[in-house]
Amino acid sequence: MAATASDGTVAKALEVLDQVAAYGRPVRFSDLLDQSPYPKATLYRLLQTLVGQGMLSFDPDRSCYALGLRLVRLAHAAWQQSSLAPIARPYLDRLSAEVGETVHLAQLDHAQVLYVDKRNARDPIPMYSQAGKVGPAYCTGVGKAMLAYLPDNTLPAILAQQSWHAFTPKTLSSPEAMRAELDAIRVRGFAFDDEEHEPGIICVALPILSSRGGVLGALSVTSTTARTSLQELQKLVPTIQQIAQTIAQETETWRFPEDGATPMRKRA
Amino acid sequence: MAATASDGTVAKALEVLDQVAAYGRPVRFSDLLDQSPYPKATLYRLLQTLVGQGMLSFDPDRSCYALGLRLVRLAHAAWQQSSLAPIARPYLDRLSAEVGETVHLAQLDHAQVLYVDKRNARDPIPMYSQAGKVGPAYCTGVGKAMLAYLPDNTLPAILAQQSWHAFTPKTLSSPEAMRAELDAIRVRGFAFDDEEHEPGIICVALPILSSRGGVLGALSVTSTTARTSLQELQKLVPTIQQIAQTIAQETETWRFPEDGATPMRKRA
DNA sequence: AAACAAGTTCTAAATAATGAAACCTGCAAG
DNA sequence: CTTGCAGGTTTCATTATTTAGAACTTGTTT
Repeated sequence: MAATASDGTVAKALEVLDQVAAYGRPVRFSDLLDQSPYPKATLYRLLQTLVGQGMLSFDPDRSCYALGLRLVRLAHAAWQQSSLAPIARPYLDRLSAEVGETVHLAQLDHAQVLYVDKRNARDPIPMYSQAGKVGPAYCTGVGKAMLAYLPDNTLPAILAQQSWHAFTPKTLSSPEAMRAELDAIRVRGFAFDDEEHEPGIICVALPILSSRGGVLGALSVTSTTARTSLQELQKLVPTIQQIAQTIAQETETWRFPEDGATPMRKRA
Repeated sequence: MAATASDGTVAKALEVLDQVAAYGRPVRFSDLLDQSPYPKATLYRLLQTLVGQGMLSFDPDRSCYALGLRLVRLAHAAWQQSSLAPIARPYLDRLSAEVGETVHLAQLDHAQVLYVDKRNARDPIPMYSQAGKVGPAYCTGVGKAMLAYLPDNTLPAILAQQSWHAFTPKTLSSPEAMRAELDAIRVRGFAFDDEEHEPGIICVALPILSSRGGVLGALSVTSTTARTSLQELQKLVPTIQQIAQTIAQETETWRFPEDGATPMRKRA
């Protein structure tokens, strides 16, 4: 059940892939070996396979492994066929143009926030988030907006997985504090991030909910305390709300092209 | 040696992953089964493993498989640790701001062009390319710019893998025509795309070359025949050239942080 | 109600993964 | 030089996983 279960060879290979990813830079064989539970020969063969498959690349000059381009190809396909991101894209463009501030689209992945798309502010501000990056759920606007609408039976498990690290003095760093906050969010209908993750960074966030109340993702508009305030940002809620609803509707409506039509005979 | 070699279990699993990716939309089990060389039970288990690993997601309502979010996470890491893309990023921003037209950064992946980053024109034009997408090498500006500087011994293999499909009347669709074109590009120092891939779309492209002449990637500025001409675009060459060189230098200079320093003891 | 199609589980047999140990390097110290 | 050594690669008998035929469920069509 755990991710590190001895599921099979594929799991081991993917574990190695994650390890390389975690390094964040090209790695030599022995670096990996030190951290690996597998013996030399096994690790070696796993790496060979991954390189052979284009999931890793190997630089013979520096004898270093790095993540391969096949991943980028696959991820592009993943993004495209996810039901949310491609549909939301034009609306993000519109929202971005309208408000001129940083706009995020995020989904929940395991217990974390995955930023699936982003538009920079007209006058960009440096910050943590990036499309494809994951962030904490308990101290980001999008994260809290999604947590607030999770079904009661899944919420505890998710909360249990948060690190509750206090990034800033304002970070809510306990499940209890969070439950109160989530109640407030449900009453309000949207979430704030009041410098809970990065000092000076604030945002308003709204969940994207399916008609049956399921959490599809979240939208946020982010700025800085230097430029604006939560009061100001709150004025954008109706606009964001409107867009979140449109995206939700379209996501539910849009069945993939052809679906009942002649299912296209295979093999002539 | 071929990609479909019976390399092992990992290869099979990845093949299935590609298959799902190729569908471009959620797939049902039997759709995959029809196209799969594996028997029911085998395919079934492979899918289970991939879902368990988060490489695929499974929607029980529609009983459909789709690519999973773990891929997006991995790909982000891949992009970040590739030596080219993160370094080039600020320069793309600058180039984009300066010229106001669509800007591409591409690398060669197998025999194809992989767009690793992109900036839209101030007034965006609809076109094929997208970050993460692959495209043909023989009929795009970035593709030809890179082909022109490939070492003689690898070029033939790459050319042999092109489809030579004539997307437009202007597409160069034979290795012979291409060799002449590549000679011209080397003399000129940059490549054009004169509506060879999409009608009405033109561009100038320059390779990003390492100090030893290796092809690291390519940069292009793209527009439409309605808006400008190749003559006009050509005026941008010095600007692009300059940026391509800067990127190349920085890529070569930038060794990852710490490298000779105390290699950070593992395991206390 | 019967037939069917899609999806799931079981199993012995086949196959692929494993890892200890031996083997290459090239380099640095004696 | 030549010895020792660390990083990397290969071998091979052993072991564990994967395989795929067939039987079984379940839900849907005629």
